[in-house]
Amino acid sequence: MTDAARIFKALSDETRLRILLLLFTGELCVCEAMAVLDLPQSTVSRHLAYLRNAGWVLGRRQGIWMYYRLNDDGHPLRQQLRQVIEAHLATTTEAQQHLSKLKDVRQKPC
Amino acid sequence: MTDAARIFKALSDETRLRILLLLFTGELCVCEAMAVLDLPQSTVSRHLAYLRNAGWVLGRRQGIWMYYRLNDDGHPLRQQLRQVIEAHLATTTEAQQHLSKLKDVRQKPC
DNA sequence: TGCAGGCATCCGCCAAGGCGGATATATTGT
DNA sequence: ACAATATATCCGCCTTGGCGGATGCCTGCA
Repeated sequence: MTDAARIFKALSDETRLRILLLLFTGELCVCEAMAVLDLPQSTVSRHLAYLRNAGWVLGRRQGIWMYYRLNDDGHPLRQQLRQVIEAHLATTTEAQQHLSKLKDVRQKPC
Repeated sequence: MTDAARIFKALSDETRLRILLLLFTGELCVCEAMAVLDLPQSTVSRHLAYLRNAGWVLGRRQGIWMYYRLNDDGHPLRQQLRQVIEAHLATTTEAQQHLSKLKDVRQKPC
């Protein structure tokens, strides 16, 4: 029960939901998220750390960059929640805009 | 997106999850929740108000009692989340204990 | 009309957590 | 060794929200 509350708490912030929607499509580094969401670096980094502590994501350092990805082998509750979130939020125009902006951002290096 | 965050936020507290699990089985008044969860009246009432503001439940006054029930005709996200919560939490021994205690509580009047 | 029971809300207190600028750390290239 | 870049963490500030006792409101009954 405590686990569940912690898992849901990670979803209780708009910015984190946005970040998760990006991560549903694959790995992401902090600077990409900054560019897409137009947020300062400390804010993005803090939310990613929160998602990591809640078990939602894993980090991997590659050179200068930290790449974050979904923690797929985790709690079954998270897996089902991912489905629900994708079904209800990924089709949003806002989410679509973020994804297309992510494509743009990837064109040019960080 | 703001809606979604608010809906998840309501699930980010253990007590509220417990209350929702009780409500999944039907209407409930404050005094019943107090007895089952062994919490002071102000705490239960506050969490129910929170759930109401988040759109999760509806209240109905009948005489002295306030009966709360799930808001089933609401946001589709809530409906799917209910399924997920039931699947992952309703089978918990803790949830079972609360439900059996609820039966006991209903035997004697408030 | 007055009392009792059920509930909502207020209160003070405190911890969690959001923000963004500033600073520290780590890695890479020169 | 040093500079540059990406990231993590620290900082002060402020809002949200948890708690439970106290208080006030509403309803039904005598």
